[in-house]
Amino acid sequence: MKTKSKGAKRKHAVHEDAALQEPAQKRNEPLKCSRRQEKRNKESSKPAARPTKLPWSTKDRRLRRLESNERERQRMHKLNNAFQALREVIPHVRAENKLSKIETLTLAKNYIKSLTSTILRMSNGHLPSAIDGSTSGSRSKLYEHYQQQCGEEESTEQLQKYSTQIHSFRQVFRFLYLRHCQPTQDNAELRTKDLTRL
DNA sequence: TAGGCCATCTGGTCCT
DNA sequence: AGGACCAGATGGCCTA
Repeated sequence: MKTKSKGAKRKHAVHEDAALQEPAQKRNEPLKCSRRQEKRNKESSKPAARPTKLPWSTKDRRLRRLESNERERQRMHKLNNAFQALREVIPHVRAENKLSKIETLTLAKNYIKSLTSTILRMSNGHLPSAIDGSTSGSRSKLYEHYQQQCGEEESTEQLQKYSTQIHSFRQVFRFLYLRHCQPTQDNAELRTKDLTRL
């Protein structure tokens, strides 16, 4: 969607030393904390859950807060790296603009559905018995789950069920790989490596 | 200028 | 106890 120059950003990118030395208000920080505090005070007449006397000095609390902020930044960076990795494996047409997070997730979901559909079409009733599931034969559990996923919004329970099929997916991939890729001397080693990864 | 997207801060809760 | 995770708040950047 948009490419951004991140250069001038992060006015909040707190200068840690300054943060340690000055209280938030002095540093002209927004009053969101006190607002939240007000809100909490209004909403609840219950006694505060926290003891009034905290074991940390103001300076220590501030230090711990800064450490938490740093960890949170690192966590978000990792999350963003994961989003970036996902963007790179999703085929899409907007090469010049970065996909937003919501677009990335939506496209990934559609891509998975599309791959699932392709697998089912290619396998065409020749799924391995472990996947086929059963004695009943013709309709695979994979197919049933796929129909469920396409037919309605995902509930948590269904997603959990679906995730348990991951192992089965691996078997499907192995099956299709072996079925459609004829071994040659050239690719034999590569295939072995690929299968190990699956 | 409004609205979308994002990074960061923050405090609460969960988990190990 | 302390770190991870989460969601709300805030403000900057960018585009239509």
